[in-house]
Amino acid sequence: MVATRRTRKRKNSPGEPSTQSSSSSTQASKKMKVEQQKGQQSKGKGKDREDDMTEEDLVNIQAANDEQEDEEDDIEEDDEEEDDAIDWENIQLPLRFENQDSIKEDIDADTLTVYNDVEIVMKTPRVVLKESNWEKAYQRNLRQWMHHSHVVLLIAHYKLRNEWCLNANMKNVCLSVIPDNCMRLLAKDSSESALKTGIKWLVKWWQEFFVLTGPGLLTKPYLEVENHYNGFKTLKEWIDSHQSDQNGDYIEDLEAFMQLLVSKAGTRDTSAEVFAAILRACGCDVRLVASLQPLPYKIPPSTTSKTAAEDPPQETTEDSSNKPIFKYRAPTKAYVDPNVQLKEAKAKPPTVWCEVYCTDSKRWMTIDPIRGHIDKPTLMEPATLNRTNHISFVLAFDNQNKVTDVTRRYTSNIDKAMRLRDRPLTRREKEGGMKPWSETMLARVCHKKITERDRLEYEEMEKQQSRQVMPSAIGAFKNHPLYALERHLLKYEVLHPKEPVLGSIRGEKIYPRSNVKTVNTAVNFRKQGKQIKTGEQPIKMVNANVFTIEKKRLQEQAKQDGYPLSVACYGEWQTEPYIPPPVINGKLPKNEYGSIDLFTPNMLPQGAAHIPIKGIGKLARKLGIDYADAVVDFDFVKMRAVPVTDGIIVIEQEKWLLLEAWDEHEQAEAIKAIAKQEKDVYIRWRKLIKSLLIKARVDRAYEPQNNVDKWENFNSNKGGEADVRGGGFLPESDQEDN
DNA sequence: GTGCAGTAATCGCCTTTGTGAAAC
DNA sequence: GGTTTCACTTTGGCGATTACTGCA
Repeated sequence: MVATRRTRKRKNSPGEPSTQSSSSSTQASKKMKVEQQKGQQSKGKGKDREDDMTEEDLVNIQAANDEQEDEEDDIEEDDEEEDDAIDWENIQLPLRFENQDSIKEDIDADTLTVYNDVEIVMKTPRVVLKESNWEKAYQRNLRQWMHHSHVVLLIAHYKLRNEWCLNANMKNVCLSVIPDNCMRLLAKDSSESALKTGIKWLVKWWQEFFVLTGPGLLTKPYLEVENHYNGFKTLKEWIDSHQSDQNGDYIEDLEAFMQLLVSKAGTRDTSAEVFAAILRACGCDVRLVASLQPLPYKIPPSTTSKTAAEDPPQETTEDSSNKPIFKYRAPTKAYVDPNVQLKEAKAKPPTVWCEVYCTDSKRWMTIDPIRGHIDKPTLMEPATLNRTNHISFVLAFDNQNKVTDVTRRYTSNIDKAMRLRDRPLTRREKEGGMKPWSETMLARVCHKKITERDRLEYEEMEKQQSRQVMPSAIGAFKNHPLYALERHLLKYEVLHPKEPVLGSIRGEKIYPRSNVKTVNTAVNFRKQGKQIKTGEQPIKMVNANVFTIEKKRLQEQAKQDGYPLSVACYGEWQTEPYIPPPVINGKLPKNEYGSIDLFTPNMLPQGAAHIPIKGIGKLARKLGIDYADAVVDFDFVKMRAVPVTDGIIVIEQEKWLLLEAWDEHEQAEAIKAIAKQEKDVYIRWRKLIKSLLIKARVDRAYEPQNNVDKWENFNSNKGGEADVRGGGFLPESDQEDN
């Protein structure tokens, strides 16, 4: 849409558009009106252009305020002066101007472009401000909260499903469909081989009996879920969409669950769940095992999400109806029946399966009723590159609906599983004794009564975890609990001592992890109440962290001098407890700032005493007692380190004198406070009594009976002049006073 | 198929001795 | 007018970690 606009070029910078804050939109429309009217007046040059007046101009005219007329006169004068500068040109208008109803609404939201003195509301891209740290932290917390909530809800979900599998009616329905021969095989004897044979037949029958419609619950990238949820306005809308989604694994109630068994079709998850009920109906001790697929708590790097969005879906059976069509969705990938694909022996592992307890071997056997694997727990671990199935929480729900964490049985990388469970605690959180959320949550969810069976299972999983052989890939040495390579040492880590060498990989020596030691700067050790032994040489030099303005200056200086600003690091074995200089001749050993560092109690100088009372320094000064502020920590404000003090340090002999004086001072302060309080009480009472007296006087003057009488007096005087002074409304006494 | 270097993104750690205005 | 208290502030660089790509 192109419109011809009357514009006036600025004398100093012709044709150069400038912008103005959108908050001035009202003013803008007023000016627009003025401009339009000027256009009508200046017929010589503007007449032929008037016909080209756009809809927005008309709207802006309507929106103009009459109060602007005074301003208009002033502008008219200017207009005459600048008439020669008027110019016309064609400009491209945004499409939305075609709908004039929307203009008013949009005016505030859009950017005003001042083109000379004609202001055009244009749809311009907003300036994307850098996300603040607060916003980032909020989003991070939100993601974490969603992750936690999702884990809890998934546990509740599987507890409910397991409860359905335990239901007596469900058992009856199961018994009505199980072939007799399978029942007979399972009831034969309790040996492991007999149990396996029985289950094998049952699984074979089940694979043919139950038709798979989709994969069930899978992990979805955070951004995909966020977009998905944003698409619904209400919770009901969302629930409705899931009820109609065949792969969403939504089952309304137990009846619907039983109906799926009767109709012989459902998702992969449902199949495994119903199979647990089938096994229970056959008299087996069964656990329903679920590998929870919660919403991740962290967003992967954008490259990840980008490629994830462009890659073909991992599970070809996933519903694609609501997804955008990408280039790759060409006929290269033909539709594969989930009932065929998911049941293949080499198919990707499911997220729900079963465990059957064998009383003979006293252990739990893994049953994958989907792919038909029996007692093969290692096959339940998804590939590292599988984006829709991650192992973090593998929970088993038994026939009493008790929960057991069996993750270690199903993953070769328990560290990764732990990382996926929860955000790692920060150093401060660990120091503060905080426990990971998942640990606390599982302690509440999992059953606490440990039986002999549980103990054996725990030991078996422990053994499995400790069976770790020396890695054959360099990358696998990173964070390995037993072995370490020099290349993977962190900034504040060294190998001490550099022996024994346990082996080598591609020419690199392998050291025991126990030889990896953390080092620290002398300043950091001082904060721990330690000092570097005399004559010790730094074991490592690291780049200094530049945080404070002073450090920044030093760094700049170092840069100019042509060397990096580095700092010496020492190992713990190179330190000894810090011994502060003692009090000599009653003189406190203050530092250059007039304070004493007291990061740990052992930093208190011999012969001195610490009094951790706020404000006591003032009293000490009053009494002429020498003291130093006790610096216990640092705060960092505006790129500056600010010492945090906790009371004062005085020489030991003066401690009690000062404390006695402090007691007296406190008592005197208390007496003062009581006196002040009493005074305040008297003032309040006085105020209250005065208020009550005034109220009583007002009530007396305006009480209803009095008012009726006065109103009657007023009406009787209607013919003549009313007593404006109040017609006697004021009490007589007051009138007299007046 | 596997290992590895490089890359990009996220996120937490580190930092070590003020300042100005308002209230008292 | 001197002293004390309080609010100010979410910086910014770096390293660890992770997941991916591309190459050997």
